[in-house]
Order: sequence, then C-alpha cells, then structure tokens
Amino acid sequence: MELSSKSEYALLALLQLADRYQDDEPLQIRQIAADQDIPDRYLEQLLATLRRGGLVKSQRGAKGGYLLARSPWTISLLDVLRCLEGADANIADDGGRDRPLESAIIYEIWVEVDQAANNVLQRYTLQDLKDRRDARKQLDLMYYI
Amino acid sequence: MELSSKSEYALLALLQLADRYQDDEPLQIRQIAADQDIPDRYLEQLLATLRRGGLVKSQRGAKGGYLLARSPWTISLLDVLRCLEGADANIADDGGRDRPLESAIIYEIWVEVDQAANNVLQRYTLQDLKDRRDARKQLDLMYYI
DNA sequence: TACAAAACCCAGCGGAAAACCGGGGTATAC
DNA sequence: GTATACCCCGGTTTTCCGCTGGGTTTTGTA
Repeated sequence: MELSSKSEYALLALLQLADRYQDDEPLQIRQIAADQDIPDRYLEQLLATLRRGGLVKSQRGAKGGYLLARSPWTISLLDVLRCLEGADANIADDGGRDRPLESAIIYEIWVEVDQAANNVLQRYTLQDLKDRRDARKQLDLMYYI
Repeated sequence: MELSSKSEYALLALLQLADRYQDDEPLQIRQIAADQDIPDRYLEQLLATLRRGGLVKSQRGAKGGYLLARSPWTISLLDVLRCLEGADANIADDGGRDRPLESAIIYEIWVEVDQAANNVLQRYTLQDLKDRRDARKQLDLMYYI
C-alpha cells in the first residue's frame, strides 16, 4: 500500500494546473517541475500519459504548455491513478480464474480490498484537494506560523 | 494495489496450518511448500517472520515444524500483512510531517485509503478464509465438477 | 551417544520494475 | 525563420522482490 512517486508527482502537477483552470493560460513543464521539485524529463512522461488519458490537454510551440482538460470537480483521484497505473498494467490479468481454490479465495478478498480503496479515491476530486489545501493554508495563517 | 507473492504464500501456509490447528502436530516447511507449490527456502523466511510476529510457533529438531500460535479466529488478514510488510518497512517513516503543504494533503488522503483497505483486511480472519473455502468446496461438489 | 531431521540465520544473486536522462523531431507564437 | 515549447522513444540507473545456498543449532530416535 505504497504511494508511488509517479502518482504523487502527477497529483502535484495536476493540482497546480487546477489552480489556474479559469484563466486558460498553459503552464510549462519546466515551471511545474521547478515549483514542485520534480525531475522535469520525468514529469514530461507523466503529463504525456495524462494527456493520452484525457485528463490534460497540451499546447505545442512557443508559449505552449499544459492545461487541465476538464474542470477540477470532474477529475477524481481514482481517474488519475487509473490513468497512470493502469496504462501498462493488467496486460495479462486473468481475473482470478484458473487458480487453486485457496488462491481464488484470497484473490476474491483482495478484490474487495481494492474496491474499498478505490471507493475512497473516487470520492476525492482535484477541487477537493485544492479546497482542503486552501483551508489548511488559512488555518496556518490564523495561528501565525 | 498489488497482492505480493509473499503475502499470498504466507496466507496459503497459514491457511494450511489453520486446518490442523486442533491436533497440534507441527507441519514441516517442506510439506507446506510441496502442497502449496511454494519455493521452500523462501517459505522458510516467511515463516520465520511470522514467528517473530507471534502468529506462528515452531518446534525445532526432528519431528519439528510449525503450528499456529493462536486460534484461527483471532488472526486477521491485517495481522498477517502487517507482520510481513511492516517488518522492514516504516524504518524512517516520518508520518507525513515536514512536507510541503500539497504533499501533506495528498499524504493525508492516502492514509485514508490505507485505512479503508485495512478495515476490510481486519474483518477477515483465517477462520473466515477456511470457512469460505470449505463452503466453496461443497458447492463445487454439488455441481458435480 | 551417534545420527538424521528439522528449524535457524545470514548473505547474496538475478531479473524486473520504478525512476530518471538524452537526443532528435515537430508544431507554433512572434 | 527562429526561439520555444511539446513529442517520441530509447537507454540508464537504482531499487526491490523473489529466490537460492551454506553453514549452525536443536531435538527426536535407534
């Protein structure tokens, strides 16, 4: 149950993109990478994946960059993770058939675990992240930290 | 969200140990490994970990082997996975402090995901696995497969 | 008391996946 | 037409998982 750097990077980038969703000026990879402290060439790959997944759109050429493809309310964390992890995975997923009985039982329960986790991920959108962060920022200010 | 071979192996082994929990004759690594088709030297490590975690006890010497340390009703799948994965992990787990705000938010949600998953794992015991398997076995017989 | 059967401990290896570059191509604003 | 950005794709490094081997210690049994 480990959060991969890949996923964290992607979420950070998307969150930053969500911040300027209204004014649709694109944001450059370099910019995001610098702000979030992510290796830029790696971030490039991730954004490409997100683009193919339809979460993000890109503007080529000078003054180009990336924009959120849909509004932050409509992008759940599950959407993001599925886009990233599910890209190459599950190439030969047998769905748990043809196992010895014991393994099949264990697999079933694992499916249940997976669903429980996905259920949480589905309930949070990029906007939720944004809201939560802003609330926290406000709180920190009130305590004069 | 992948079930490691390690965890599956351990669960299969524990399930077999649970089967002869009443008559406390120990079961040998070789035996379990052969029955469940697990590399025996690897299984040895896993059982050692489970022993240190207090889930299993061992009998050394000839006619030795392994026994469940507690009854199958009192061992949850969460106990098992925590014992295995938590063994070496979390050595330098900062608990999410001292991160940039954005990362902290993401981390928080990940904690929630983890809890949802653990919640499911906590609800199942070895006995539940055993019961479910036996029920399934009965069903398969009824259909003359 | 010798011997064999088992767990015990530690150390390392091989391959695959994750994380991370690099180089050259292509579109686009100015 | 040139600078700026994305695009594509392959290679490299690093980390981890699954697995193996060698040697030690304990214990039942002949």
